[in-house]
Amino acid sequence: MKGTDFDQRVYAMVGQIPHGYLSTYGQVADRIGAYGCARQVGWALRRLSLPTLIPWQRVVNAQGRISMSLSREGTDWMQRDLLIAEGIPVDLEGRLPLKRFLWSPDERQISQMNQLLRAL
DNA sequence: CTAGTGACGTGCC
DNA sequence: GGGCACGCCACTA
Repeated sequence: MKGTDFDQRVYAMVGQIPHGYLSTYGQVADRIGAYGCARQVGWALRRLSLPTLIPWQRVVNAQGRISMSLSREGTDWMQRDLLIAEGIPVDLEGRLPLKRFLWSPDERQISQMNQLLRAL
């Protein structure tokens, strides 16, 4: 799988996450057939040019936290604001109730997902 | 080319 | 709960 292809798969996947729901880097990796490549999902999201229609803010780490980093140059705090605006409480450490908002796609969403991936 | 770093996850202590 | 090692691999120096 080449790099741009990987990015497009990530974006297709993330684009499926409904408003007010969350997913994790690892889940996104799994669902595009790249088990173990959570870190690369982070890089793909970093390559997005903001603003974008892709709901990148809905992807957090498996520990239920926003990945805070100076290297993100403020996009981490932007992520916090966007999630709060979607009704998800986030504390000042970036912690959030992941289990309550974790998204699991239904049958329809899975088939649409497969269709999007096939179209690449 | 090599080494270090990092929007990560799992396993183990 | 915290910390560390390792696997993953793009990117940078």
